[in-house]
Amino acid sequence: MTGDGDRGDADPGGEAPERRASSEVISAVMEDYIKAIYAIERDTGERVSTSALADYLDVTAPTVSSMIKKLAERGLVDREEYKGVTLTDDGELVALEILRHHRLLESFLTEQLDYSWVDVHDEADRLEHHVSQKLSDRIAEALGNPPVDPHGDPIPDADLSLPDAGDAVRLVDAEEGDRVVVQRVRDQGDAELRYLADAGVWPGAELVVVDVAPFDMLTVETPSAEQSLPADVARLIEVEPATDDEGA
Amino acid sequence: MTGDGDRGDADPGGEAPERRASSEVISAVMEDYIKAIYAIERDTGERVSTSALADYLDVTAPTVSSMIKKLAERGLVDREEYKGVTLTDDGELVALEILRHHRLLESFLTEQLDYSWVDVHDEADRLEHHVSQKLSDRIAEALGNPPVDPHGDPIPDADLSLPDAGDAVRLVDAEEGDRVVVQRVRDQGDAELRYLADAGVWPGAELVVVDVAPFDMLTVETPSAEQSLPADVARLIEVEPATDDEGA
DNA sequence: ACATAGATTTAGACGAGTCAAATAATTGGA
DNA sequence: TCCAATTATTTGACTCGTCTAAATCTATGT
Ligand SMILES: [Mn+2]
Ligand SMILES: [Mn+2]
Ligand SMILES: [Mn+2]
Ligand SMILES: [Mn+2]
Repeated sequence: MTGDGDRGDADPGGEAPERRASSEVISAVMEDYIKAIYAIERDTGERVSTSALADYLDVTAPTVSSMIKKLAERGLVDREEYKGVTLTDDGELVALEILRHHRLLESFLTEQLDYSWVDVHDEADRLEHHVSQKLSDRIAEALGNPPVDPHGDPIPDADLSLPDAGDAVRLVDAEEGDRVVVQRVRDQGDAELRYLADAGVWPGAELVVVDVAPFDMLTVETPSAEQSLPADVARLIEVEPATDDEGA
Repeated sequence: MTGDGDRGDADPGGEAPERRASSEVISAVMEDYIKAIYAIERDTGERVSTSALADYLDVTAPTVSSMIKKLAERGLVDREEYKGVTLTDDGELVALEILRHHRLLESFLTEQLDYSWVDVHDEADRLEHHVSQKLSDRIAEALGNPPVDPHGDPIPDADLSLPDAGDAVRLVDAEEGDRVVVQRVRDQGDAELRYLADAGVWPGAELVVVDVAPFDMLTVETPSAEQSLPADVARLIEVEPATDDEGA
């Protein structure tokens, strides 16, 4: 006999750990839409269009159209026909909760389970919807309540307030000769992250900007080598001036 | 800017980490049915009836009827009309894989995140479907490849073979005066587990059987007190003779 | 001012997973 | 042996998340 005794839990559309402002049931799919809206809104500063969401989530426009209608009914987004959506305060809370789960999971995977910071995203992206508040909090505790995840993204605290990032500068805007420390590597394709990891560019790394802007390229010197980065990539890397006490 | 950049991942019925014998897509719901079939089959030694599954999963008989048809088509169960199902070898592999995830998660939660063994089940029951092979293996490694989970249930190894349990005896079959160590507490309701935890009965605990069978009750002495347990509960506890070297 | 390109929504369909009601098979008593 | 009670299956319907094709709205440029 070896039955585990998984007492009744067929859960197609329903049993996730929910404890938010408005206690409606929010599916994993809805959570992903909300996260996407949050990200695009932060990124562009504008209302999020149907097509932007469709692109981001790799889904067709009609699918988005019907989903945002549902989100609007649930009070999670403000929707204006033909004008896209914005998150409501409730919606933003949902986004922050998922983001907290996501980033804590990423931190946990790198710090306790020896994952590389380039590999954590997909795993966290699945688990974020199924982790309870309690588990998130335990992870945070075990990690000493880290303020940022392995990419340098800020982690909302237990009450979902987001510590505001220091005054970071985009690497692409740095000047020749600047000595900087990487604060944050904004999310991008797997290949790009892997390239950066190989190049020695990751949160915490110290760089010297060697050469700027020939043909949309920027060259930096890492402790081990000199690297050229496309401006598109350098735009997604945030740095601060090296303060000269983060030696080895 | 604080977008996480969760690149496109709306995943309603689809993107779980799958790498099994027959590479069909197996949903979380299907996984739960398979786990249930495995548990009931182990438990009763007989073909699993539609109604047994319906009871176990808290779902109606027609729902089970259609689902087992699908599982049969996928080659995961042998179905005989009106006679219930058995797992095929493929189905058993799926069950063992999920069981591995489940039990490793339970172990991890208790050992690294300070969960009580009575609280781990629900969390593991959700996460088991969303954990990758890689993550399971990392957890196993971090834990030193434990042979059993916090309830004493054996954990299938990476190749999904199940270490066979020692020759355990049900506590209900012990005799007066026996000094035993609890090996395993079979799954049961939350309330029962909590009761046992309060009573000082958990895997590893040493008990002396004080009194047996008056009115379906059995009385044991724990290090701290004397406890009476209903036979129904004692039937689900497995023990081995104390070998006299598991002192403090 | 208005035609048209482009974005958005509507309409209709589908697979998954579920249910209630109706029907059919099995089984164990009489 | 045969019938009633139990169990299982079929049928038809519903929700969720998705799609394609068609209709409709918005915005742009002349
Ligand atoms: Mn996700
Ligand atoms: Mn991140
Ligand atoms: Mn489960
Ligand atoms: Mn267990």
